[in-house]
Amino acid sequence: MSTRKSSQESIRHPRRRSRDPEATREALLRAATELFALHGYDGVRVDALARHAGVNKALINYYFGGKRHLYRAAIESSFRELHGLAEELRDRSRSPSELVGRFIDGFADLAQQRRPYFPALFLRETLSTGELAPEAVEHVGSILTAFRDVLQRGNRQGLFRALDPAQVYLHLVGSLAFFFATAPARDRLARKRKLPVVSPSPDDYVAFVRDAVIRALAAQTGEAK
Amino acid sequence: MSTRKSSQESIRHPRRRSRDPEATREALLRAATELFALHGYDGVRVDALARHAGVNKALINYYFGGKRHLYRAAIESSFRELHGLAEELRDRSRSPSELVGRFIDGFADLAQQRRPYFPALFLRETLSTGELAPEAVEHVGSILTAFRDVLQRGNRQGLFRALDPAQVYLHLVGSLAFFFATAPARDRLARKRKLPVVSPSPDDYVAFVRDAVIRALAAQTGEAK
DNA sequence: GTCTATAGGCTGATAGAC
DNA sequence: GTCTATCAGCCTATAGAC
Repeated sequence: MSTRKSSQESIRHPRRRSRDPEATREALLRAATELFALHGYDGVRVDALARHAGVNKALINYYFGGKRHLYRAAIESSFRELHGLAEELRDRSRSPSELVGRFIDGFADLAQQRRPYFPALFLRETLSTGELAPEAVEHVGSILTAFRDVLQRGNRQGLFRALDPAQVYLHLVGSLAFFFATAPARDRLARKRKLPVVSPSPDDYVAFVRDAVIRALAAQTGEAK
Repeated sequence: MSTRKSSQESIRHPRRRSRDPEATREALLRAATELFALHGYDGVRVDALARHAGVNKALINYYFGGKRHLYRAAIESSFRELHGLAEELRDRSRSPSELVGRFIDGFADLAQQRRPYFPALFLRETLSTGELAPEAVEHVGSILTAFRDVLQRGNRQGLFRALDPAQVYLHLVGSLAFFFATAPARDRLARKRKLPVVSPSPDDYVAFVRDAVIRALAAQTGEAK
């Protein structure tokens, strides 16, 4: 009994190097983005966060000042990626149809490559009943403005019907965010053959959405192309 | 100090009538549906559940056997409503286009009238990383089968293009679920004028989605009408 | 069936050694 | 900067009175 205890006590976790605080911060932010996206704010324990980041849990307080602040940081960092999408929409050298198509591709690329946890994090944050982070709202607003301008330009050029940009935006983003955020659950079900259809591939789905949105916008058949 | 204490101790909550256990059960189920939809499973405390239902918290265990079981009951009860949507899709006396339109209206009606917390509950459950409730999967599967048949019939009749029914279904349900689940947050932002556009009304949005989906399905312009 | 009181475990945060 | 030890509060579940 006492033998066992003393042998356990002799186990010392190797103390991490004090250098490279930026790496510690990054690791925590990365772990937070993933875990909060997967389980939601209340579903994540600070112990899990620290373990997942390979870092001592006291460092969450040291670097971020607590679980809540770490969550906000993850939200901010993720929504900041939306900035690039808004920028692209402002490229006046491209046709409105092309810009809409590129926006859809850009969102899909974000969801598949750069920020695989963004759709789920985005959905959970939007579902949340508290106040949305102001930075998040700002980025969304900037996209909405640019998107509206593209649709108006398309309409002035006779390519697009006069539609409510907010409706088109919600339709498009809702469809894509839902698709990517629920992909893991859907694939799990499909693998177990619990569904009567096959789960669409991301590329096929994105192509379909692109086509559907262009059709919805088109003033006449083929014209928005 | 002691005076205050004794006066507090004298407060007795009126004991609820023992009769009508069904009402107690119902109240708990109702509160569970609402609170779990708003805050997620981990975000709800059993005290809040009981208080919201106007019931003693020990009754959660008495009637449902614990928080987890109450959650499952709320999920089951909500997803059961999907049954009616699947039924409607099987009505062969209506045209495929009409059935798709009615399905969209049916979903919107569910979200606005009968089950206002369904979209959020549905999204949260689908985002969840654990196993989805088997009953929920079954109802979704039944809708998917019926939906696929409608699209196939439309295609055979030369009205619809040959599209992947799973893609169309995800597009449509994702868009609608997202719209209704995020409506509270969106309206809150719109009220504070934090957004550069107006928040679309549910009816307008549903009409837009109906139009967009019919356009996406149509073999040729106007033909799917 | 309903209620109170409480057990027993977990959680986020921090003091202080290194 | 990193780590251990620990606290105070909170949370679900239940025993037992009514």
